[in-house]
Amino acid sequence: MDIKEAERVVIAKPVASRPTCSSFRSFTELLAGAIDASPSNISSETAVPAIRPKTVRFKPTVNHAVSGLVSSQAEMSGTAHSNSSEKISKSDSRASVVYKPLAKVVSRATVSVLANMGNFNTSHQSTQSSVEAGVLHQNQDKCFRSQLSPNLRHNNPSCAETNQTIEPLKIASQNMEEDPKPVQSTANTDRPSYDGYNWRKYGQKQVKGSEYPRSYYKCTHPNCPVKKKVERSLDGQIAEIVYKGEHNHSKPQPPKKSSSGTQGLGLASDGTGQDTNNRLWNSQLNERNEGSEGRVEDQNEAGLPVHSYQSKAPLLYDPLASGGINAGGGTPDNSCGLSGECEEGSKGPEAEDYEPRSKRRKSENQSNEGGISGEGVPDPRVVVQSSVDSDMTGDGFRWRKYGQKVVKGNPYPRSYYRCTSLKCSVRKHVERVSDDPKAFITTYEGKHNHDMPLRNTNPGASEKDAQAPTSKEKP
DNA sequence: TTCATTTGACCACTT
DNA sequence: TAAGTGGTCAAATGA
Repeated sequence: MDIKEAERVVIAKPVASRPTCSSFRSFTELLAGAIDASPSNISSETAVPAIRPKTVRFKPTVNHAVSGLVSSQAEMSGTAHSNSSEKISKSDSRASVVYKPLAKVVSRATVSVLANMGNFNTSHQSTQSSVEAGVLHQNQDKCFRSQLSPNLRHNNPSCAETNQTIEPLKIASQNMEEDPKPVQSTANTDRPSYDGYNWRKYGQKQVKGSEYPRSYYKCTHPNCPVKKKVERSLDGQIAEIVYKGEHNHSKPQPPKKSSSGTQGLGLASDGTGQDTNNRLWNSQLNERNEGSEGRVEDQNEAGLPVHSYQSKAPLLYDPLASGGINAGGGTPDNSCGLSGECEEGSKGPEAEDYEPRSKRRKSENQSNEGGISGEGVPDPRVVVQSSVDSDMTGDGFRWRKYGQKVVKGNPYPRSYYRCTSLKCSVRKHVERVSDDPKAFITTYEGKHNHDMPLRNTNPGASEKDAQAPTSKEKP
């Protein structure tokens, strides 16, 4: 094992993904640099004490996967390393070192910049994560840089959306996802993720075809049915994050970061700012609460699908190629992220108290089935519809129903659909989750290996059966 | 003592 | 219908 690990380290070492931007500075550094370099308004601001990564010990998690992560992370961060990591490879000390970006006080400008990035990150989390791992690399550099540019803000949607995730995101995500411990040491062990929610790992498994284990996380909020699974690519980067379910609560109040609180999160995004978080968190909730706008907004939160469906961002899917992140998401969800509209609308933070973990398990389990109901129950139809490319199915793809079955724990039958595209193995199933016929959970599985069908192709034909009427097309 | 993580086992779904 | 795979549970472990 060790050997293997070592190998991985080596392999990962190239961390080619790092934006070639320039040197091998850490993201934070780059960011800082960008900010500094950025336009007067920003630069003028207090010389931001650049957010510098502080070294945080990476707790030696026994898990082999971690080791992989460590290496990758280290690489990613390209910075120092922790003691624990020593074992990984002394020679490769650099790689093994893990720096956790701890946020420091920064100017507003910085915050806003980061926030934006964070938004992207969070908002497209699922997409991003997937994307980042695979598709984006090539473009990362370009976009990445552009992102850092002054106009970063929403100007460069294409890049921003698609690429934001890039390195920074990776780092952030990794930290968040795989670096649970260091992240937060609060009494409540819930670990906030860059997506704004707290997750607890409840399982890990080696999946076929993947060198790295897949980790399963549950939202720690009581009764929140949302789960996510994190997969890693060969290089140890987060290759894919799949969210399942819909949060029935608002994002936990992000810690006041005004001071140095952020650091705890260790997220790039976090650090970036509450601003981001708040918005994101809130926005999500809002959307959710409002119930409706649909998927468009979903991903805002990093993948938090507003709708209780499982969204998986296809790695292989090339958003760019397909003309947009939307496609990239593979699922409609992403749409929002793309538009960036998701961020909007935020209701005041809704503070929610967390139940002690101990109780969570059961509640979660129980809630899984029906937890979605209630406020959070999304209208499936909406879900399908609102996506940007809602032509065919609302999610942009065409589906054919191939089965229906009553699954345990749900009195309502589940309908299974598969993408009608040849060679495409993507499937989804839709099931009711409550008496409300509109309360569905749509779960997507697999990755589309093709672009969305052209719009003119009879939309909805197959989809219709699949779900509700869609056809809300965008002008 | 508490709680998160790990991990083997079980269950459900897909083929 | 059986086998394979994925997802979840929950006891054990460690911090």
